[in-house]
Amino acid sequence: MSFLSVKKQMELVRRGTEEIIPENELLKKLETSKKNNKPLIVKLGCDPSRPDLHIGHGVVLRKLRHFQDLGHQAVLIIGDFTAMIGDPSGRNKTRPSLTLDEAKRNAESYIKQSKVILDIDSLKIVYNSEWLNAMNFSDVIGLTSKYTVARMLERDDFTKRYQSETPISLHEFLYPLAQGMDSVELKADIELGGTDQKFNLLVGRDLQKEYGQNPQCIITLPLLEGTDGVEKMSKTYGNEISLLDSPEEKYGKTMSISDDMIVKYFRLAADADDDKVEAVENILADGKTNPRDVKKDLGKAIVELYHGSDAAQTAELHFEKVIVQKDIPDEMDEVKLKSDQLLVEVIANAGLTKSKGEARRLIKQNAVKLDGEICADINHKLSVGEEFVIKVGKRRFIKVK
RNA sequence: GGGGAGAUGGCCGAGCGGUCAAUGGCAGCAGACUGUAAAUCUGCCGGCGUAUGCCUACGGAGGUUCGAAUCCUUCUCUCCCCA
Repeated sequence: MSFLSVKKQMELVRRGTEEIIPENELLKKLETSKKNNKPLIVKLGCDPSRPDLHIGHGVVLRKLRHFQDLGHQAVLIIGDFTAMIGDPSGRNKTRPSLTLDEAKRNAESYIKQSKVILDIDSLKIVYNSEWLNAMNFSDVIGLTSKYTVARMLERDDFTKRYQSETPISLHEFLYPLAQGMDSVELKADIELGGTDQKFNLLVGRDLQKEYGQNPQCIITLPLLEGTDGVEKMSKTYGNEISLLDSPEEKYGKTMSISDDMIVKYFRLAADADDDKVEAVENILADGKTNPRDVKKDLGKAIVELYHGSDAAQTAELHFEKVIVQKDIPDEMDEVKLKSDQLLVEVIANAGLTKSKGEARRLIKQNAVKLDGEICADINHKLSVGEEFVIKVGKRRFIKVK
């Protein structure tokens, strides 16, 4: 295959990135690659400490996909070994570490989910336990001798934790080194990561130099804030739009982001090109259009990206009906009553609330409706044979038969 | 090795013998308002019970006491200072 011109390639590569370090080296690599018709090795490490991916992960996976589209060799490194360390990047706490087995299981789910973004056929998948697990203690000592404590402490989260007197375990220093070894092992040309990965990526560069390799360029991508618009998207904060979310959920969650996140979401979550982003900026700036309508566009674009345009259409209709017109959805889970039961019990048993106490509270707060009628009686009983749609809060529904 | 401080609900952080299911703040949930949101206001915010109430919970284990998150012993963990 022949590569696009370096200029063209750079257009796509630059899209949505935060930093390219150093850019001139990347240009050189692209030129050489084109001249020799040899794809660059583009590395992305994934942390299989959690099985679920969200559209925040999608940002960097999408960038890897861009490189695939340009004809380069994408390599997904499953950090099964490093998961045993638990990367503390961007956190103020030590992360729980996983066993190799747990990591492997999560990784499988991870790969399955990445398929919606990556071209799985041309993707090279490797597990870093393969080489890291093979290192012995003297290898590790040799590796650690290449970095100093002062440099390690430069890393933002280490600095913070050190200053705020929260514990830092020694083994956490090994994480960046281990990740760097991955680059050495792969002879990576480029490594991708979120901005919180910058330090680790740079360590990879340094280590490659130590091992006499041509050091990788690093490309960082902005971290996508979650639906709250403040915290980085993460399951921990409960602000994520998961890849496994249904089209309806993805659409609905997108609609709930704050207005000032719209442009960023277009760029990072909907993979919009510069023209589209500019168009959106203009529309928002002129003040004539209701931002809600722009957000509807966004919601559809995101759902379309992951589920196709039919699903996007359906998701929008569903939203209009359920949320805007406060109607009930066409489809919902059903439960069958075996005997007369308290409403409270039915709600809690169906999992609409965590406990009966919560169900009671919601009823008292006028948040529960039976067939559209507010039910404020916590002693309300449902009889067998009656058919009801129970609505709890704004978006929890169940049909009782 | 020596000395000091500390461990409280999802998080931060008060409490320092009874009135503590534990002040505040954040997060979350619901209602009102909206553009679906954000902001704002109001309510809720361990479990079970309609409820007086009961159970579980202030790092772990013992103990003192009529009564302990609060006192004592011990264990585990963390931080700081000195060497």
